Amino acid sequence: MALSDMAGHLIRRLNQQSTFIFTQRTQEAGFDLTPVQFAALDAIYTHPGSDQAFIAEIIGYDRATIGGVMERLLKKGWISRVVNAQDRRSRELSLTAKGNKVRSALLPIVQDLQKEILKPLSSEKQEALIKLIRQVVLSSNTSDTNQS
Amino acid sequence: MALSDMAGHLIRRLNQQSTFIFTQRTQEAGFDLTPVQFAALDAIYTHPGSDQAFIAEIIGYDRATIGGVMERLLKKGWISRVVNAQDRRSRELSLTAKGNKVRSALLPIVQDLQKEILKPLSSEKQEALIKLIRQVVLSSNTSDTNQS
DNA sequence: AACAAATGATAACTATACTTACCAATTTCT
DNA sequence: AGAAATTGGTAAGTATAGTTATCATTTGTT
Repeated sequence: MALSDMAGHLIRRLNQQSTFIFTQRTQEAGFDLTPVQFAALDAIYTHPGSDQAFIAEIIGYDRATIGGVMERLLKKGWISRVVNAQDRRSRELSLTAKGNKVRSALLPIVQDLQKEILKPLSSEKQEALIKLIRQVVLSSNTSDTNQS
Repeated sequence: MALSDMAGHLIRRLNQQSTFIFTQRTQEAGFDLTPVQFAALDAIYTHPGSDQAFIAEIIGYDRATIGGVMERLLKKGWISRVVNAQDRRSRELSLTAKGNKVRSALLPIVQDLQKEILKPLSSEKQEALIKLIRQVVLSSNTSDTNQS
């Protein structure tokens, strides 16, 4: 089997292309952020007051990496980080007014660019691909041995 | 649309899982390398005497990133890098005997682990997924607007 | 109450992955 | 032949993405 036909290699290339389109489209719209920063922003919007560990878990992230992401979001003034009164180890995350505005402005752009990532496929095939990937990602989370 | 249903986010998570399985399985076999290092090793094996820019192009890589990868492969003694006599800007890459041995030993392991990446899917669905991803990756290369 | 275990977060380290800028060598153009 | 453009490669900088180690705080056990 050739390298170019291996799942892992194809997945890496697909991710490269996907990231590229994200960066391109959001920059065109006047924003400067990475896919992970948007994911974090959205997760904090959906779960305000959560701590870093929980946000990391939601978006499938390492605890060590999320710290740096949060720092960059803080520096941009998009989130606030307050030490929890009950548990002084943890920090409660929430969006600032500015962060909320940025997320709202970005949402339609990000949703739009999803189609572009899979542009070479018909909408039926796009749906099929997303469904298959979701199945892999979700069932690997629960780490069972089911096949379907 | 929720973040967890967006193509870009799913692709990123899939790539994370894929990389994790690669690292795990190759480490169990006693090797210490990254997916990209294997891709480079394989590309040099297939195209001995090529320069860095060409190897980068084959595996879908940035010119700036490939330099670091090559340095690590050099340090491991798996490749050799010789200045081209005709064009003294470029360096000809080839596998050392050790590099050849490592690649041969790794190949069946890497091929095996591909199935594991897509383990949650039946073999038919695995094939379908790979076919769809390949279509996206390849036609984005040629950057046309075809849909099929 | 005292000690052990678990948890939230950071620090240090390594390896992608990209950008821009730059250097050196080679081609191309005129 | 000489200037301009191209090409191969590196350097510096930023941002993931992970590992292991460490610290502080909290929780659980006895």
